[in-house]
Amino acid sequence: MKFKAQKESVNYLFTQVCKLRRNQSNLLLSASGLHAGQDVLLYYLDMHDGQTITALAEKMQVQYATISNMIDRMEAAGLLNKKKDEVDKRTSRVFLTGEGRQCVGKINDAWRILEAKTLEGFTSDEKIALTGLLSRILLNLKSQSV
Amino acid sequence: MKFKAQKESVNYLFTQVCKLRRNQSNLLLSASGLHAGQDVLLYYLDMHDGQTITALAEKMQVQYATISNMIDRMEAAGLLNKKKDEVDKRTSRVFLTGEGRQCVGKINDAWRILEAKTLEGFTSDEKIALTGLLSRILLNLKSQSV
DNA sequence: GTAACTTAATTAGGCGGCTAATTAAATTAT
DNA sequence: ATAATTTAATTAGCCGCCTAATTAAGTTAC
Repeated sequence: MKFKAQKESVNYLFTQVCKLRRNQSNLLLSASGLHAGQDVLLYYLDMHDGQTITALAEKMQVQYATISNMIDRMEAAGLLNKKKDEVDKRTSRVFLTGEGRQCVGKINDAWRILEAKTLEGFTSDEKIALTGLLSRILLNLKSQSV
Repeated sequence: MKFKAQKESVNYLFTQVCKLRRNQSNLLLSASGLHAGQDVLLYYLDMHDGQTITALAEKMQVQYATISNMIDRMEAAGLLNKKKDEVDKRTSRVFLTGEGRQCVGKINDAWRILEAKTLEGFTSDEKIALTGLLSRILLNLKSQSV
């Protein structure tokens, strides 16, 4: 049968949840002038300042080109600086500016709010169950099969 | 504490799952020359041919502008046709072409494969639990609070 | 030491998605 | 009937993300 019970499929639910999460995320971050995705980059820079594009791309599981463009935009926005490495002149290292560092706190708040909204009304057990199921899905999707 | 256990947060898990799902989806659909998102539009057209941009946007929960551009691209790709409504000349109605109709079957396959990969190793009970949790998250995210 | 290869980034171009502004047609009110 | 308002789409311009092609700088091999 074609498209049986599509509305109840996990596929459909994930698609909707992903879209809503992205919108909510954009809404929460827009107060700091950020776009969804940029928060993750700032988070990783806050963890370890002065990383290369390659290192950031690998941590964020995103293409180099994506980060490269993103960094240029965020540098223009005054959130970070890009400096050529003196030893290996192929690589650049990215550093948070004061403004970028200020955003980190707001990102933390935004993430907390989104997490709370997502899990509103969930018991501890349910949260644990959800985390377990999502972790397994993550592994499934990462696997090479098919 | 800042960013406590970020890697285990539901936030992080969803972000990863969403990204992987999008990539997998693109991979599966690329065989039919489609991009993730276009499948949903074709699905709704297959359900009911000749819908307006507004109707499609509302079903897909997406902005009019998004659909408008998407339809132009997909019309150029030969997947559908846009025809001005004779009664209300503000509206256009969108119809599947033969090629577009052929894609629908492949989309169905792609969705089945993605669903299977996502839920690999899940028992029926676990699937039910997951569906329940995701449905509640969907409601939470749709609600106006904060 | 020069040629071949690898690595790090960037550029170009495309797609879905969004917001804001605009155009065009239909409807309502006066 | 004309003016004001609402509705349907489109356009312009951004963003994250992707792929493919290119540039520039190190390495390695001969």
